[in-house]
Amino acid sequence: MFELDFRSRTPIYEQLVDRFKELIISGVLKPDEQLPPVRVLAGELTVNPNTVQKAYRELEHQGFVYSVPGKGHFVRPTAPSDQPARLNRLRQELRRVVSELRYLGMNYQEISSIIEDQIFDSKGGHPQDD
Amino acid sequence: MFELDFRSRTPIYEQLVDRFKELIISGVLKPDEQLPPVRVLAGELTVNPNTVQKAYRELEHQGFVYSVPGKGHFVRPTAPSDQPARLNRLRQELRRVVSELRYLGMNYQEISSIIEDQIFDSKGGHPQDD
Amino acid sequence: MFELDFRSRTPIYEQLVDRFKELIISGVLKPDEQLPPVRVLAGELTVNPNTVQKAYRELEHQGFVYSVPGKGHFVRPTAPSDQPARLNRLRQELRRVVSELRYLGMNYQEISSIIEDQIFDSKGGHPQDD
Amino acid sequence: MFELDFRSRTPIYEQLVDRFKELIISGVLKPDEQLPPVRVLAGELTVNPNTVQKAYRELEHQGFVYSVPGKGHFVRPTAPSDQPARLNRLRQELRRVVSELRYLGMNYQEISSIIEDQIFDSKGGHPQDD
DNA sequence: GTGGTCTAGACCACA
DNA sequence: GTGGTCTAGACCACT
Repeated sequence: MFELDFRSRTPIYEQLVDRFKELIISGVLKPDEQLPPVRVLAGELTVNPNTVQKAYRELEHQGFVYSVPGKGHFVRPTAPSDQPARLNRLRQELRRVVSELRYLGMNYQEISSIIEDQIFDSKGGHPQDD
Repeated sequence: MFELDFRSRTPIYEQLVDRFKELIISGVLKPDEQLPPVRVLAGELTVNPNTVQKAYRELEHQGFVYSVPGKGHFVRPTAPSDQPARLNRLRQELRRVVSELRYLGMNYQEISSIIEDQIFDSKGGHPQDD
Repeated sequence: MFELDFRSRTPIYEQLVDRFKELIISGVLKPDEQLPPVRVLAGELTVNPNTVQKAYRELEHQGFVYSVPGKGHFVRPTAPSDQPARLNRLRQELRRVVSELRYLGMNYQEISSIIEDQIFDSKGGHPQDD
Repeated sequence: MFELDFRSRTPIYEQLVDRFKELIISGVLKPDEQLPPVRVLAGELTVNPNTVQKAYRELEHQGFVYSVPGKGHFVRPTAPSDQPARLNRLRQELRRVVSELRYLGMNYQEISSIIEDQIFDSKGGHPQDD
């Protein structure tokens, strides 16, 4: 379920954040569904509970989940919006990645197909307006 | 010219690496053009020369510049190629960014146009065959 | 264990890199085995931690080790491959060394036996198919 | 004749030393033949005379040429011998290079053929006892 | 004057 | 306690 790469130089908690974001975006985790309790998940992944805690806090900060004290963490039903700062950062990142891929020899065709695949896949979970 | 964010969690030397990669990819820095001397740039940015040195060394490792001791650092004329590992990492990153942009409400049209702009712009500097 | 030559013109960090490469190639350091922590090794060798850090970073760049922040540096289990540039450099170096040995009077027999020994020894650690 | 790589990180004077050693070993430069005068060579290569001077001094130090004050530098007719220190260093280097080539996937066959080619080529110039 | 190396010492992030 | 970053400042090699 969670394929953590302990060898990776990206911190564990960040891998968790990314993974959960994927699950939420793709619709595997439904709106208002509860995330695994911190201790449970920590136990299953054999990581420090603090690490999971930190991941959940970050998800909350980014607007993907909300927390109910004493209850747990839950998937926020509506996609976070009106986050111009984050959007700008992502736009910037998109430009950076594309231009570097381009520079390293990948052609427009390949880049486009990756993007289309990505969008197509995510459509299954969260249908969105286009 | 170089807008460093000293508060950012991404290291200064990495910000420098990213910025220089943009400048090289976009063709603002021409092949074999000299980069600012380590001490000079360090002075202008009010960072330690070691930090700039580290950035230049990283650029060298990634194949974007070459260094001639006693002379300076220069833009490598040919783009690095045959770097499957780096390509994979970038592909992965592309997927992540696209899916998150999608989730935050950006539609396919907008994403596509960003990519096309990016590819079009980069063509001015480093023409590439497709 | 580590015989550093502080008078040598080859930098300390590079001597460390070479030594570790030998240890990894010969199989003395097993896959996923941890390297000595930066500070510890620095202490034992009475060099600055930054110097060891630099060596480890270089080994990482060359694909011999991986680093997990907060955990340590570890031997990468799979040998780096697809590095045509490095292979060419080594081929060139091999030619240079052989021709100079030849000139200084060493005959074919001796050179061959060194090579066979070397290949035989390395087989013990990292078995390879031919 | 002299293909200097000003981009290389190996110093110019060292490239000169290596190149002259090749020429002497391969017999292109005959015993007692005069090397190009410092200023002439410097002019042709558009490098600083000091750089050529330094290369010649190094060649002298390594026993490949001798200098006649006021006359110039000449190829030493007999190969330098009884240099156990240098021999050991080269032996060591040979082992290092071979084991790394081996580790990077080159097989015994390829390595052997490189060595045989090298020895065969150098035979034309300086016939030696085997 | 250029890059390269090294030291000493500090602070932060992560587990 | 681990690696990672950064500063300040010194010294060397090369041109």
